[in-house]
Amino acid sequence: MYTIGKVAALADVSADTLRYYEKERLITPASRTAAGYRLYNEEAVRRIRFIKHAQRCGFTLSDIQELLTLKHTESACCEDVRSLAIEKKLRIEHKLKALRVMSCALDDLIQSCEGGEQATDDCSILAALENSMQEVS
Amino acid sequence: MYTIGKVAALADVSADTLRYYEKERLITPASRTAAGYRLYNEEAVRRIRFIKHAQRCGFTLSDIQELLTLKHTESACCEDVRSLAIEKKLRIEHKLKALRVMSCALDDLIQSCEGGEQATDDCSILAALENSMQEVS
DNA sequence: CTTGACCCTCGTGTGAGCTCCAAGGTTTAC
DNA sequence: GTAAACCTTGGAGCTCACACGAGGGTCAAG
Repeated sequence: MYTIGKVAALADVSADTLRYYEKERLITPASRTAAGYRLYNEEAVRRIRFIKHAQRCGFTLSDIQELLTLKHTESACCEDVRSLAIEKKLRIEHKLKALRVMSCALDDLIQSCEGGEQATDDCSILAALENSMQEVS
Repeated sequence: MYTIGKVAALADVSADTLRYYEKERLITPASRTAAGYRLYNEEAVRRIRFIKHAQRCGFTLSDIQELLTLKHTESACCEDVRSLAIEKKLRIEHKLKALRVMSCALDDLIQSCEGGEQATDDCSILAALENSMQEVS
């Protein structure tokens, strides 16, 4: 059994983060000492890693709570998990699309401008942003 | 001269948003009526459109404040504006990269799972998230 | 003269995921 | 025995770009 500092070091998160996860019902210490210190077991370490991996895949903490709930629900099936993953994938694709649009718009702005020491009155970037960006689209 | 509601409708933003922009020093009414009503001119409409276009390019409001400052600074040059755009572009590329990593990780998870009504104990997605995702990387 | 559509300021709430602080109690090492 | 290093709870703060509500003043039409 580990105290919060130990398990935090093992899983490479902060103790504050673990208390926060507990408040968000993502993780619970296996028990407490007489003095009220949280005590975690190996299962907790796996759970924290699960959370971290899921975060890297773009799942939010509330998504992850759903995933953990599914994991411990008898009636849940693989497809439930899969569809969460697919939904998440769609959202990420959506964000990607939005960012690509921004990236292209910026490219156009940057290319329209030669830089240099011209006064900003003549800056094609500022002009493009001010006018309806017609010539940039 | 327009009251806040009129100019908000013209530029397709809310009156609340305009008051917020004013607090953030992005825009100022040209004058006020005796009763304290804000009055805006045509310049304000252009300025709001500038802000909206810049947002669509990924600039934050504080970035935009910088842009607007440059625009009205004699000593500023085109290159100053251009470098802000380039910096923003780099940040967006960075975000894009992170999202692409997530997207691929999700693809791997989704493909590893056949879906169906298997119990979640055997779900390859949950397993991959729990173990160090070795077989997924 | 009243009704409804405006407008004002000020302050709070939202989501996400923490981080940090205060003011204490506990354990451990020397 | 005492100092350092841990732990506890509770709450505030942070970013970003607003939205919303309370409680009031103003203006135009009928």
